[in-house]
Amino acid sequence: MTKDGDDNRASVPGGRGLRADAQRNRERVVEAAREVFAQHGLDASMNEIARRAGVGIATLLRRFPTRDDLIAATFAEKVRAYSEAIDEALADPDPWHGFCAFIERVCQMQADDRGFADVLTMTFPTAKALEAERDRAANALTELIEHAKTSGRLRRDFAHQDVALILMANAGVVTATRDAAPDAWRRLVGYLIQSFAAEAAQPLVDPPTRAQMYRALIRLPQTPR
Amino acid sequence: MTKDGDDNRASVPGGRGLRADAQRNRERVVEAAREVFAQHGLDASMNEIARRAGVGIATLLRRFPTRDDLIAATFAEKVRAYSEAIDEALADPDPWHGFCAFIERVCQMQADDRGFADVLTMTFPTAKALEAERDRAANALTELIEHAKTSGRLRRDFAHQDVALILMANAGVVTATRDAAPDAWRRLVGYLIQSFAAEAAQPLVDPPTRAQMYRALIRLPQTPR
DNA sequence: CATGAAGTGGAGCGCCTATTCCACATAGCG
DNA sequence: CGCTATGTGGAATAGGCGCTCCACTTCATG
Repeated sequence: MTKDGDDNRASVPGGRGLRADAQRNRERVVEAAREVFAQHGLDASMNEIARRAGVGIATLLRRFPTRDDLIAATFAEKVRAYSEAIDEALADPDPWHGFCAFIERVCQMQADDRGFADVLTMTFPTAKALEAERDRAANALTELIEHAKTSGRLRRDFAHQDVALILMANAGVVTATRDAAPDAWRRLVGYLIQSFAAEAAQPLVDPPTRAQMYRALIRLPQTPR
Repeated sequence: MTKDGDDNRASVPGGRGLRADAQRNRERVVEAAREVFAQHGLDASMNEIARRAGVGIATLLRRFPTRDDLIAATFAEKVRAYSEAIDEALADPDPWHGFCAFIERVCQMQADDRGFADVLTMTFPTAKALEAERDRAANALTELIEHAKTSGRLRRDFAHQDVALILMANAGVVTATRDAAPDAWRRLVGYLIQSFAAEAAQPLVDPPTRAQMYRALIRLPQTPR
């Protein structure tokens, strides 16, 4: 399962170059973090993650000095999957179908992973790799939207920022209903997609600017006191 | 501004029957709670509320033994305003216009008050008065929806539960964008309302059941570990 | 205006975080 | 095999929270 061929010593982000046992521990931590973040969200206790991983807190903290470091390592894969979902949508011969399928898919990902739902609605300026992938995804997304508009099925006033809006709205529904009504979000997304169809388009207030949305995404994980 | 005429001694929920100074302190606490909850949400620190009110923690805790008690006292007025907004919507000669205006108004209330946004997306079984008013509101809401459907403008498959869904979605947008893009929620609500129009109606997945939504509303303020 | 009831605030407790530090263990090279 | 850089875990620290307890203050009544 290890995808890195070279194992020369160097502090590469991925953790290559660690002593074999340290490398093993690192992976156990990330694995534990995946579970715990998925269940409890990004503000889960570091202690619990260490406990679940079967390592001391010090070990966790040494490998991931800040929470953001751990988050970045934990969700790198999923952010990649997110980004690939856009590529797949772009490959769909029917751009509108691709667009709708993408929206549903990413909302499903939010529903499945509480931590990931948060990751999608914030940025982590310190986590370079994560943000790079996100930028890549953002560009592909712009293209996807453009295609869907050109096909005539997506309303022309749909804005890139609206996608972030969907994710935030979906996150709200998902966090509230995860236990009691795990499919409730489908209803919301169903409504939204219908209103994105060009046929249904009625005048709308302007979207928030991109700059505004970007700033909205930088709020801290646990909203500040 | 005091709306209670009698001041006989009795432990009435409102706090009538307290010694004059105690009554004064009680009001300062509620006032402080209003501000702090609005800014920081329902899981704000009790200490901070006491500090802001200029009273000791003990005083706060004696008057409001549980957080829910304080929440109930703090938001009683706003829940009443919410319930009255439905009545006003019902009084609108154009039921569809009344319905839309109501949705926008309550979402605006969420945008204005972070604590209230939470109050609308949970129930407080212990806070009888609050819940009674909510039940009253729920009934009026059913009626409003029925009128709007009868007028032919609201799609027939719109469910009572969808309103809660809107509030949850809006809460998600509002908590994420409050600082950076305070009007972003209008865009979401704009989309949603368009999809509620009968003309635009396309088949939709079933809504969550009422029982499901009710259970979703009972989750704890700070989602449990 | 005196007195007892009512009300007060802060110190203290227990529990939970995150973060630092250091004596000890071990992988893996020579 | 033996030695050392590398890595480890838990104790210790510091700070936050809700909540309790009690010596003190203040109200308002006769």
